[in-house]
Amino acid sequence: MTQQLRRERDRAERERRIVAAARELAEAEGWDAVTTRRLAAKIEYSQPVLYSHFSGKGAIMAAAAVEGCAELAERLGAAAFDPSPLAAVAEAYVAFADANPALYDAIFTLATELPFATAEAPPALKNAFGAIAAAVAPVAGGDGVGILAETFWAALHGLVTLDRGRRLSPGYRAERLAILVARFGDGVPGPAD
Amino acid sequence: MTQQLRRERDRAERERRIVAAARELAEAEGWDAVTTRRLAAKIEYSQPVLYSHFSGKGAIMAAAAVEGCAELAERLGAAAFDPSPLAAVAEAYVAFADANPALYDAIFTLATELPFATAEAPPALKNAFGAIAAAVAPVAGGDGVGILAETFWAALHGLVTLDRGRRLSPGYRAERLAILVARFGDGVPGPAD
DNA sequence: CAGTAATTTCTAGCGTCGCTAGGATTGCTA
DNA sequence: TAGCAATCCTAGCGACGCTAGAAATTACTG
Repeated sequence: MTQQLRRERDRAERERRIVAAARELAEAEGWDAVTTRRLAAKIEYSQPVLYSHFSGKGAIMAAAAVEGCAELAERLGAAAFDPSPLAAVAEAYVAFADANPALYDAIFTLATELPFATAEAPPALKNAFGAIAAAVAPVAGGDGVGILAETFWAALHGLVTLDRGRRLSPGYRAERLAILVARFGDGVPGPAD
Repeated sequence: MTQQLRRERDRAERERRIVAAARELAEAEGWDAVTTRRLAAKIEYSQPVLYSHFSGKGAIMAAAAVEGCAELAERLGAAAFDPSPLAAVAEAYVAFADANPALYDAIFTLATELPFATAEAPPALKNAFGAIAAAVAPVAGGDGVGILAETFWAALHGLVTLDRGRRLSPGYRAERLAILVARFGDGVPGPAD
């Protein structure tokens, strides 16, 4: 009985270690370096063990992405209570992407298996989106909050991805972010209090 | 003599066919389906021939991306003369991405070998960016046109990529685009003094 | 026209990838 | 302690990007 429990606990622990190893490796050398063989070596098991936990490499990346969603939601949720929520959320967003580039890619670029704007979307992801929605709500004007939040989020995502791909002129990240926040309504001194 | 010229012309033609085959295959089945073996079969030559034209698969994708830049620049340049250049450029941009999804990915997501915001950036790419800059110039206000253009471009890019990855609620593409254009154009009063 | 040199192209293969089948090993039950 | 499950590993499959060296083709010479 208790042995059965111990086995299940050990299995769960090993599953955690797989995802952690994938994240470490991805953050250190990029997702291309995350191979099933290297993952297996890192957790000190053989390759097929991975497939007793996940359906494949894609599922491991998706699991890492879900973890990332939760962490991103945490940061955004905290920022949403800032006096200037739009600017705070924007900064928290790019800071997260900057600190966890591989994880960010796993969430938004790779991990096509991950359901997003559907009923089966991970709760963590909905929380992250809710934080953005809360931040844009005060400046919604006549626009729907949900659609506006998606638009603002997409703009942030574009800045992050193009910047990382060296598609934008270096050294102007803060300026671009300030422009975006200003155009969407916050940051300009005015509606406060 | 002329034979030498003919050989060079044939070689150039074959190179064009390689890139065309890559684009066709990518647009039909995605870039993952573009393998060197399938490319070789499509142009009816053996695999190593590809490497006498390009340094590798990445270079072939980069060549396709440069072609795509030129076509994108053409569409954006035409839209920049519209009475409402901001909206016209935005629509032309998403229309291009919608009509050539694989090519769009080659330009902006893959093709990391492609130099962008540097001196060696392809002229076609600079033209495309110039069209965006021209479109945002009238609504620049106190912002620098170049930085503003990058920000607007990034926002468009974010909408395109998140939408394609099913990260956004379906059926609201036009609304999101309208919001973006409004916030960047009408939302801010005229040129600052 | 024949023979050789140079170029082009192909066959075959290397190492690695994600993934899986089937046998060996372990631990539990009786 | 014998039998049975669950667990795990060795070995291998097909496909990938890419490359070395042989074969075939072309071009140039005597």
